[in-house]
Amino acid sequence: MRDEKFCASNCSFTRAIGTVGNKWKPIILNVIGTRTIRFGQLDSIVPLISRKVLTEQLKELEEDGLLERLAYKELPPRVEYKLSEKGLAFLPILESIKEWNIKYEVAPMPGEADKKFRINYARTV
Amino acid sequence: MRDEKFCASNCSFTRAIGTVGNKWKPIILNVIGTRTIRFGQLDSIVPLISRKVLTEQLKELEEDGLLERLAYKELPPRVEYKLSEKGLAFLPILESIKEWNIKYEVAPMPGEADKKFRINYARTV
DNA sequence: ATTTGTAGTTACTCGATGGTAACCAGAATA
DNA sequence: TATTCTGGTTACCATCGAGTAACTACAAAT
Repeated sequence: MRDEKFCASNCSFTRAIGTVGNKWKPIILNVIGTRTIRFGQLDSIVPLISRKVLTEQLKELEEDGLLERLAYKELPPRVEYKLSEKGLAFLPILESIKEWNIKYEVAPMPGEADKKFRINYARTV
Repeated sequence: MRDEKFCASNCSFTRAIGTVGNKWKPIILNVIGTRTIRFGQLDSIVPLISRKVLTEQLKELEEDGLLERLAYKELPPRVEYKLSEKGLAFLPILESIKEWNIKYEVAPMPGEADKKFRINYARTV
């Protein structure tokens, strides 16, 4: 899910998009936020994600230094995830995306195409 | 390339990621910036994108209200794109992603795995 | 002795994604 | 007359992404 061509670009912005510019990573980072969370919790909180994809995304986020993984040598296993300094520094960006969408999102009313009748569902969180 | 399930979510943030959370849209928005630009220019400036995908992305950005498309009835045709108010309001977010990456990106040196020898290529733009 | 629980991994499969090349209009140019 | 120019669209095909189900380890509980 990381874009290797983008990550190999000589443009810093393109590399950034290559690492976090997919649909799952912003969602996962936002769900984790400032807390420490276990794999199973993430699996049940993040909507519609499969274990396989979640595992992949978490591994990449760790490799890219946004996430810290702490595995306890217990049985049954326990693994905790939390954002690194780099990951925490990304949270304000997610916040500004939220604010941007709340301000500008316009949803069409069901069955009504005319723009005059469009309403703003932005506050629906 | 838009994620329809995300766009149908009742969470504003998830919907936002559903519309701009892919690899091409941030790149395209960043390339356009504050200027007016023609299709052919975008096709040659945006690295590695195909006409087909570029067309799709531009269409979605227009549908989502980030982009304005102005087609002149000439032959050969001329079409100009520029960001809408909503699109322009997204640019500061892209800027903060750039700054974030410049501050935190760490690239491994080729052939050297030891973290002690990693250097920061962040200023390479 | 069997089930439960966690955090994954693996193999298999199907649908979506994305690239390529060909094609379009119709005026201007050679 | 043939070619060029622009901004696409279409069909075709290979690749990729992602979902599902089964499987792992081992301790504790039933």
